[in-house]
Formats: sequence, C-alpha cells, structure tokens
Amino acid sequence: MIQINYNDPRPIYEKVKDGLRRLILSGALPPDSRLPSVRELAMSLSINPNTIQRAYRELESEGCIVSVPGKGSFVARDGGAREQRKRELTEKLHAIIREFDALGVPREELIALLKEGKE
Amino acid sequence: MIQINYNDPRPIYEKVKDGLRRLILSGALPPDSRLPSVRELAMSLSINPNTIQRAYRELESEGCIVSVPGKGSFVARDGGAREQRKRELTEKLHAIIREFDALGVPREELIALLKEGKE
DNA sequence: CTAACTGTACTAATCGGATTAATACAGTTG
DNA sequence: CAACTGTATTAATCCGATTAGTACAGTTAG
Repeated sequence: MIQINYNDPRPIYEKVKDGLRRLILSGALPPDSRLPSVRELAMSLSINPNTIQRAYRELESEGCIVSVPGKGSFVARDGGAREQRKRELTEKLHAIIREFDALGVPREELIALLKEGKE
Repeated sequence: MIQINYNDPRPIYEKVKDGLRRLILSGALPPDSRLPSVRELAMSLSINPNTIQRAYRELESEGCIVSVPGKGSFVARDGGAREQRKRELTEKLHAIIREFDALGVPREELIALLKEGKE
C-alpha cells in the first residue's frame, strides 16, 4: 500500500500521513473507501499500531478521513472544499510575496525557504 | 537591566533576546549604544556566557545589534525594524506552507507561483 | 451471547535534537 | 603585557516529541 523511507528523518507517523494523503488526493483511494485497519496497516509496515492511530487521528482532524469506532476508517467526501481552501491560501500567499517584495527580499531567498523541510 | 522569568518555559537565550529586543525597540537602548559584554550580562544574570553569546549572535543576524570582536556589542542604527518585519512575514509564510502541505499541494507548484511576475 | 474484529485512551519508555556548559582561541585597548 | 572584548568548538545535559505497551469500548457476524 505505502512504503516507509527510513532515510527520511521525519517521524514515522508523518510519513504514514503523507503516503495516505497522496493516495487519497490522487484518487487511488476514492471517497468512502475503507482504509486498512489500524492494526492491519501497523502489521504490514512492522510498526506500532499507536503510530498508525496517530496518523489516522491527525488525518481525521484535517478532514481527510473519517474514523468510526468499531467500524473502520474511511476516506472523507471532500466535495471541492479543498480547491476553495487552496484558492484562499494562494491569495494570502500573494499578499505576503508583495510585502516581501516591498522589503526588497529577493525571490531566491523565498524559494530557498520553500525548499527546506520537504520530504 | 533585564530579568529572566523562570516560569516561562522557553529557552533562556530566547528570553534574553526578547528582553533586549524590547529595550531596543522601545528606545531605552538607543542606536549605537553599547550593550553589556557577554560576560558581564552572564554574570549579572547568573547564567553561562555562551547562552548570552547565542542571544547576541541571533540578535545580530536579525539586524538588531552589531558585535565587534574586542570592542563590544552595539545597538544597530535602524534598531532592526526591517529585519523584524521580515521575520514576522517569514513566520506567516511558514504557516501557509504548512497548510499547503496539509492539502497535498506539491512544493513545485508553490515555487512556480513565486517565480511568476518577477521582473 | 460470544468472538473477533474495529477505533480510542492513557501511561510509560525511549530517543534525538535543542539547549547549556566548559574550554580554548583571537582581536582591541590603554 | 594585562585586562578586557567577541568567537569557535566540543561535550554534557536536559526535555519534549515520538513510540511502545496495555487496557478499554463500540460494531458485527456466527
């Protein structure tokens, strides 16, 4: 399903979150489809169930998935909310860029900032 | 000069930085005035000189003060107002990047956004 | 009702990076 | 030279984040 890169220094639960988010946003895991259970995924990745639990909890708080005790965890129905949020963020980003420009901060500096701390 | 609140859980060097920045931005320490030496301040606060050194180093990188080996450390001409604004903006930018990450927007897309409209 | 699944809550152990300390080096000044 | 300055480097410490262990609670199929 997903695989963990152990050269990546970030915490495991972050990597799990990223992997799942990718699958969800790409459509490989369609809305309402069921995710592996906490224990299943933990077993298949050879890590502690609580670590998966944490990933699921945070994905839920982001609105990415929905978990139901006793039943399982499912991909949320998004319905374009994501794209709208993205537009809002883009507008904010532009405003900030304009201010940086006003201060005379070179774009290269911002780009460097953007590149740090990605997978 | 300044006093350290030990209920505040933040690292000492951060508290020292804050205290000094306050004095500088408020005008209590005017531009070009001399700060206590690393060892003086360390002594008076009963903490390790290296901790003060770190505070000074970071304040310098923020443009707040200027240090000269053998001579001392001095409040910068513009009080670091510009650099401070830049720091605030950078913090905001980070917050936005985090949100984009959460949405699964690839960094490349943001970088492209940054590059457009730069003359 | 029971068994075998699900997710969840809580506490304790571990680990790693941030913070602090110790020490030595180098520049300025009188 | 002596007595100050700031700086660099390494080692010790500390603390919060991460992970693990364990027990609890809801759902469903037989």
